[in-house]
Amino acid sequence: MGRRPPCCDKSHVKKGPWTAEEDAKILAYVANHGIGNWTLVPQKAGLNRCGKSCRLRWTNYLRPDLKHDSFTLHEEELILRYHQAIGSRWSLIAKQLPGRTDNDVKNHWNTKLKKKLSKMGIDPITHKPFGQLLSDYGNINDIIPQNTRPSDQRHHEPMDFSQADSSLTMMDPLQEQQARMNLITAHFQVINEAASSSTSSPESKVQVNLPSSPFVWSDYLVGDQEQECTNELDSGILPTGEYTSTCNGLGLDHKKKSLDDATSTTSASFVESILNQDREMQFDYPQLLDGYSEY
DNA sequence: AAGGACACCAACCGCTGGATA
DNA sequence: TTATCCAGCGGTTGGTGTCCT
Repeated sequence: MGRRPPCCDKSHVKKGPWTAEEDAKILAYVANHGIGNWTLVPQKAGLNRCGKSCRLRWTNYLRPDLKHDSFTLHEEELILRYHQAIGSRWSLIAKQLPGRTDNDVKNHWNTKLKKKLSKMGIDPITHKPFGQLLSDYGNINDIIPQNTRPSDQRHHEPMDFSQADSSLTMMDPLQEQQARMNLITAHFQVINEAASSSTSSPESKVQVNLPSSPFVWSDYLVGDQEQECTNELDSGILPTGEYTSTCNGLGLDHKKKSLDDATSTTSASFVESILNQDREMQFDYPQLLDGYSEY
C-alpha cells in the first residue's frame, strides 16, 4: 500500500491576492503545458502557491473563456429560474451560463439577486412570497408529525427546531429521530409546494414576473438594463420556450405527484426520497446534467 | 475630511466522492 | 483492502472600494 506525497507544504505557501506576475506565470504555464495535474503547477510554474489555489485562480479568473463584465438580465433570469428549480447547485447553474463560474453565480446571487428578491417580499430560498410562507408554516403545525415529505435537505436552509425541541425531549432517541425527520420533510413540503404553486396550464408561457408574485421581476433585475429587459421580452429573446419546459411547473406537477406518492408510503425512507427527487430532477432537467458523464 | 456602514468579490475553508499508491 | 490524496463543490471570510453621515 503506497502513499503519495502531499501536494504542498501548507504552512509555507503564499496566500491572499494574486499578483499580475503570478497570473502571468499561470497563464504561461497553461499556454505551454495545458491543464493537467494542478499539484505540479506551482513547482513547474515557479509559484509559491498551493496547487489548489492555482486551480481556483485559473478556473475563477484566468480562464480565457470567462466573462468579466456584469451579469445581463438574461443571465439573471436563468439564475433565478434554475435556483428556483434546483436550489444552490451553483456549478450546475453556471454550466448554463457560458463564461460564468460557479463562484461568479454564487457571488451574484448572494450579493444581488437574493436581496432583490427579499425586497420584493419573496423568500429567496423558497421563491415564495413571505406572507404565503408564513401561512404555510402555520399549516405545518397542524400536520406535524403525521405527514411526511421528501426533499433535498442539502440545498435549503436548515429548519429551525427550536420550537419543536421541547416536545422532542420527551421522546426516546428513535422517536425523536423520527420526529425530526418528519419535521424536516414537512418543511420541504412547503418548499416544494412553493415551487409547484408556480405551475400553470401546459400551454401557457412562463412570464418573467415571479410565480404567485404581484411584482414584476424584470423591474428589479439589473436596474440599468430595464429597457433592455423590455426589449428582450418584446422580441422574445428570452428563452420563454425553454422556461416553458422548465418552469411550467418546472416539471413540478410531475414532481409533486411523485412526492405525494412517496409520502403516502410511510415506509419510504428519507434518503430514498431524496434520491428519488434527484432522479426526478435528472428527468426534468437532463440538460443540467449533460456533461457529468464527461468527468 | 474622517470614519463608519455597506457592497462586492476574490480567495479560502471544509466536505465529499473518486482515484491512487 | 486501505489510507491518503486530489478535484470539485458550496459555504464563508476578509480585503477593498464606495457611499453616507
